[in-house]
Amino acid sequence: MLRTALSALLSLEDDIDVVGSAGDGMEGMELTRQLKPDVVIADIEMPKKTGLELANWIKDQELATRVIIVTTFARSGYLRRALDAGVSGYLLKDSPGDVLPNAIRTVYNGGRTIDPELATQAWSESDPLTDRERQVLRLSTAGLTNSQIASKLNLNDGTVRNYISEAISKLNANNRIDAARIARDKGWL
Amino acid sequence: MLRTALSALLSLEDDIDVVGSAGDGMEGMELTRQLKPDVVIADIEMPKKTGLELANWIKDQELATRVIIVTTFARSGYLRRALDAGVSGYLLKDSPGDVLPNAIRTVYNGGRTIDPELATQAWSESDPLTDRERQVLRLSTAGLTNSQIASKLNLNDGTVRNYISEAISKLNANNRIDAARIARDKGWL
DNA sequence: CCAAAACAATGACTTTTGTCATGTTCGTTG
DNA sequence: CAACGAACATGACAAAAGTCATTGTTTTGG
Repeated sequence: MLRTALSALLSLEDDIDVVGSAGDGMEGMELTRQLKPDVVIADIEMPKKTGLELANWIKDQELATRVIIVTTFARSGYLRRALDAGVSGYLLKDSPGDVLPNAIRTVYNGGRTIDPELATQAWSESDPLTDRERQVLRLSTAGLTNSQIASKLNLNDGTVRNYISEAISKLNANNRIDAARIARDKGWL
Repeated sequence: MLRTALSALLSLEDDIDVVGSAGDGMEGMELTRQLKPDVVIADIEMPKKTGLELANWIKDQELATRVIIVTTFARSGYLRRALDAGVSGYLLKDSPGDVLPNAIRTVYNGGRTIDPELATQAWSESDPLTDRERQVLRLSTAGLTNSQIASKLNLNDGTVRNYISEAISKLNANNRIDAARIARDKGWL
């Protein structure tokens, strides 16, 4: 529905043509290859392939297509990963209606458009967690106990405790719940 | 942005007129009073006033205006509360693009449109939590400890433990995290 | 009005978490 | 090769979380 609505919005601009529309990331890749559009608008969290995977694929293929991410998530971690994937724009869905058409024009002319709020905070903090810490923290948010996590990862009960403890102190959190919340908010999970 | 896009989409239909557009729930109430539209489209989670509050207000004012909720959240609890608030439609944002215009027509003619998937599951389960249990659970997701929650609510430490314990057992959860997750998924939080 | 619920508290008890110190192994990098 | 940091493990201890039984006081619906 949103995709259709966004298409409708962009069709109203007479210097912008909507050449295609895809239901998931995989379709997005197919269509991009076939249509070679000037600009691709993608969300991050999509079925099949994420917007970040799509952007990386476009970068690897060395296509002239530029990518603008339009998403709900104001997470600096996402923005960072998006920039690593070579995207030209990163906008939030709750920005005003005229932002997207203007962003498309800017990007088409070789510029960049990053949501100003995010741009500032993104450069400051980076993910302090190791892979294991992240993994354990993610499982703990599903409501698993230490020993359940341990057996799922073939680890020792105490090892899991150590990782969670490390994560809690790295993130200045009160407990695992708090740690998971903080990490999620920053887009590190 | 989404609001603008949705307006654009609906403008393309020639039997539908978009008479107004509001940035938050409060504005939505103002505009509804002024314009007395046939149908109001609202999200649930909005700044200032939620879509449910808006729907309730419209019901209380005994306006002829019908309400369609369009939201991301496939939670049976939300649907239930929406129906209590007398809404005529409940759609998910990820349904196909032509669903909304059709829903508007149906609702305008006195009908109802509820997302079929949700409609089935909604009637089965109802929220077993009491107000206090819900409240305590909500605070625990912010990473607060029992005693922090207790002092915030002017309750005893053990009382908070009891409520959480009750919630955990009512929801068949492993622990508070699990309980909060389950409740959130059902829209009970 | 009466009976259920909801709300609130206490105490005793078990289990789970969280912290710390300490040690091993194994890649990476200077 | 030595140093380093990651991953993994143990054990011991303190602090929270979770369970249960019991006992009251308010609300509230039939």
